[in-house]
Amino acid sequence: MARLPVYLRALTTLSEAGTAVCSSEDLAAAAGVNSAKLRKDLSYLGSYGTRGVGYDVDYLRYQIAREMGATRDWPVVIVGIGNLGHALANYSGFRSRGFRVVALLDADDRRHGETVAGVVVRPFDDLRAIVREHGVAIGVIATPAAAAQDVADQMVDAGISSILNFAPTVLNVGPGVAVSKVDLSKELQVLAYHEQRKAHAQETAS
Amino acid sequence: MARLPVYLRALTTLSEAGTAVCSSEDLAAAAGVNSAKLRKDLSYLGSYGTRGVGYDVDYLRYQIAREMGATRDWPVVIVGIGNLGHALANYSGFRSRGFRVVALLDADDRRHGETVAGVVVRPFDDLRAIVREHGVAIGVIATPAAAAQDVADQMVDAGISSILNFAPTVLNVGPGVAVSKVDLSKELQVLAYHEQRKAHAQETAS
DNA sequence: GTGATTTTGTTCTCGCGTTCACAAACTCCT
DNA sequence: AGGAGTTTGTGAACGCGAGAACAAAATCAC
Repeated sequence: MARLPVYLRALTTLSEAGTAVCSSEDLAAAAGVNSAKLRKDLSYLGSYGTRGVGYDVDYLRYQIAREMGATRDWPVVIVGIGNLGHALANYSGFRSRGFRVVALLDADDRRHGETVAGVVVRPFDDLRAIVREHGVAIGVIATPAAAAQDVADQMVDAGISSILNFAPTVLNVGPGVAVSKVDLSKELQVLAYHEQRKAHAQETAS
Repeated sequence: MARLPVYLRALTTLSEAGTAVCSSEDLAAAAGVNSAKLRKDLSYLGSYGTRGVGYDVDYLRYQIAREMGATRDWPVVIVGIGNLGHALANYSGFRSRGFRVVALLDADDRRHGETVAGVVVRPFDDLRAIVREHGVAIGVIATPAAAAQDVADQMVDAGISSILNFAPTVLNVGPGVAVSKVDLSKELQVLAYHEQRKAHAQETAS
């Protein structure tokens, strides 16, 4: 489920606050969801709670982390070291959640050799070798839209089976490859849409 | 609707490719959705297509842009100039979609005066004055999680009614304020979850 | 001008996810 | 030990969005 990371984060926050046991109500409030939904999600993983008591924070945290594969280290490749790729390489949230950036790749040979966040930028052609060497399963695309599809194809060809795409394009990949898309400006546009609606509503109301 | 930006982007791509008229099938394929869904979404805005012909690309593009409020300029404030804030300030996708970064704010006074993407970093306390001066309705939070709620409160207090939150926290805001959340590592975690499932499935199959 | 064809706009049905509500189970107090 | 009070886990109803299917409308061929 897509909400597991949210629960995990909420549990970590609770744990750091010194909470040992929490009810589904508490955790649901911290995660921003309905408590029934939370209980159903958790029951899908197994019965890790105790009726009349609640959930052991650390125990549940470990169970969710295990289910999500967050107990192991995931090597990750980032392709495209522009502004976004730079920020992603430096983003501490990846490392703290078990993701290790093993390589930064860029097609522009003027960037090769440059060190970003302790990792050297290498040519895009090294992709296959890096994937094989580190057993990389997850790739991040932070290139311009025009290059994204080609990068994705070569990633799949090299053996990568999960892609996180920041380029504003729809990627066509074969079955068995998971693609997740994040579009930074889309979110802003949705907000602008709501603002527009609000403004329009006020206008017509007057 | 949240899919409007996707349609707009697909239309822009089609327009740049020289397409003057397109069917719902074409546009749906470009946007990566079902054609019936697309037609239903568009019909919600009005009847901008011609039966037997399709949609005029530029006309539809303008109509969607107008509906979304993308025809006007939206002033935006970014709070928190770390790695992420830096990348966001430099991100060209904002400017090209009608968003203008009018101010960069940070609580750390060592950053004040620094210029990022042509905009000077200013103290967080200037928020209220900036919002009033530029008529800012949209704020972006790129601070650490611990500071996010406080920043959000002050944003709302200053008159901002839409917040894009990159900090990994659930924000509590009053009614009438729209919050959109982007969690970069959450997406990676979802992908890792699927990888984990795949690996586990293979294991049990053997 | 009339029929064939294409494509939109809309209605209807289906399925999934969310939420409510309650029984089972555990703890605590007396 | 037994009852009162909590809290989980789950069965059932509700609602919403997605996709299929069809009617209305416009173009094209003859």
